[in-house]
Amino acid sequence: MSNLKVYNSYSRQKETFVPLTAHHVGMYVCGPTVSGESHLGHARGFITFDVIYRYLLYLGYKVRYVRNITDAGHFEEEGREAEDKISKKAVIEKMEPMELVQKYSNLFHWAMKQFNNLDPSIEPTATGHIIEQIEMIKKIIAAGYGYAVNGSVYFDVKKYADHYPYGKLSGRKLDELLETTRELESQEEKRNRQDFALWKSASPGHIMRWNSPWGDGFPGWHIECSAMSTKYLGTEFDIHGGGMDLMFPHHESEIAQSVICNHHVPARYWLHNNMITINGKKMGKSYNNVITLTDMFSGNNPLLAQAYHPMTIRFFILQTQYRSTLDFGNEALQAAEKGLTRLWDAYLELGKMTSDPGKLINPVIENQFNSLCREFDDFMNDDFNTAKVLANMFVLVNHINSFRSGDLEKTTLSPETLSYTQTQFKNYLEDVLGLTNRTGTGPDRLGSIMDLLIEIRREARAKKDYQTSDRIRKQLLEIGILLKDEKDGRVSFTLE
RNA sequence: GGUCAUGUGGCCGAGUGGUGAGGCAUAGGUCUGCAAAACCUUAUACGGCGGUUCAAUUCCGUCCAUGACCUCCA
Repeated sequence: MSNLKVYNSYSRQKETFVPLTAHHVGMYVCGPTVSGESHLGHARGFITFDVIYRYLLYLGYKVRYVRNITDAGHFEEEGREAEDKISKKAVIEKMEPMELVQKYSNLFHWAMKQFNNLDPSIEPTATGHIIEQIEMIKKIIAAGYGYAVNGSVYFDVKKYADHYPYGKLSGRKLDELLETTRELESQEEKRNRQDFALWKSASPGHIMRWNSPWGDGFPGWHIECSAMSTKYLGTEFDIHGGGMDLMFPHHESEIAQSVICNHHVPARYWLHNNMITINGKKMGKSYNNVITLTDMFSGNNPLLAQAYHPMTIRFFILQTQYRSTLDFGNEALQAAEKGLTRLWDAYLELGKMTSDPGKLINPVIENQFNSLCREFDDFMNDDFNTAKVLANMFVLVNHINSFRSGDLEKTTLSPETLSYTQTQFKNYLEDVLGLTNRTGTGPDRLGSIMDLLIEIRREARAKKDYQTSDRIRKQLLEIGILLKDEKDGRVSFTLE
């Protein structure tokens, strides 16, 4: 049994994580709506839950990680002409809705790969589960909590709130909602303003439509997650994740639907990642401050000073706790870029380190290494505090470099400590945090060429032919390769 | 307007009732043919005002500011 504690939005406190079934975890995370390109904000959520998934695996759990693809589209705005997002955009781009879905699904998957996110165990689509959604709506109606009007079906929130704690997750009270819910045209169909749609009748021109007991239409925007999470994880599962902005009404509605159908709040632990902000404002379409992931990778956006490698972005995101907001800024991204390079270089150095029997073992340093590494576990167990793990790593980076060219030159690590450090670094840096070498793998051929150039330069320098040696370094720099003369006489290089 | 968050040094950010997380930047130094890297040193940071306390950035109150949700939203 691990000592993992997670912050549960549902109880508003950190709780010890105890899975429903020993050694197994069921986790559902709200996935992307593939009506457009994912942006930096989306990436944060998916990277956050990827690390959570990875950590659960690292702890030895068998995890079923379900992340949906929303491809059925929801209505643009309740009460306006029922027009789902996906079909609307398709008309603009003159594409079939499913063509659009395919395009953005592919792009999404490509971006997830760039970030080194693991694939979920199951990635169900909303359109592939229309039947399950209809069945669920039928059950809700049969239970007396749904009602059909003009081909649409609504959830009776007021009735639900009379019997169950509606609004517990988001901290909302029905009375307040009554006062603040906006006046919208189609409200007259609903019994109460705060009722939400389970099924929407499709107007004749609507492209995406399915037959149902209530006529042609499409599912409401909360029912898909309820239907798919129930299907693949059961009526009650362990973790439900998503962005904080989904708490209300999305997750609140999911809870209501599941309580009626399955007699359970669907998940025991509700985890929510915070937003990425840009100049203090949430990144989002409505604010017109979106930086898409392809923009991030290419630097092609007025807000970007340069392109950023996916790993830089991943590292940037993991340097903060997932429940805090994270403010975008070029300066911060550039800092992350440099920090990651230093971290990775030291990690490679650590891999090459050996315990030197001829040198002294410093007990203070031994202790530091051991406790800093051991704390990785504690920090992750404390609601996935990746920021603190990385902070400890950097303290170790400093020491690792010191063994080579600093204060610790005359000392060594014991074989046990060295091996433990190497293992912990590998496990956490690569497996849990999911970071990879930015320069990519296998610079083998390049390595050979570099060896040659380095050798020529070495000979030139030996002859004090600095004109040649500088020319080699200068011209390599021009094509993005930086040579470094290490203190111990070796020459290393890094790719920009 | 309602509800809930947040406010940390040039930037991004951890965190804690009492010993200055960490990254980047800055300044000085070591090393070096030069450069880079690395290492050493380098900040009297916790929105304002009260209160509790031996002690508050950390708890409480209040004010100010910003943001999120209340509508699609990671």
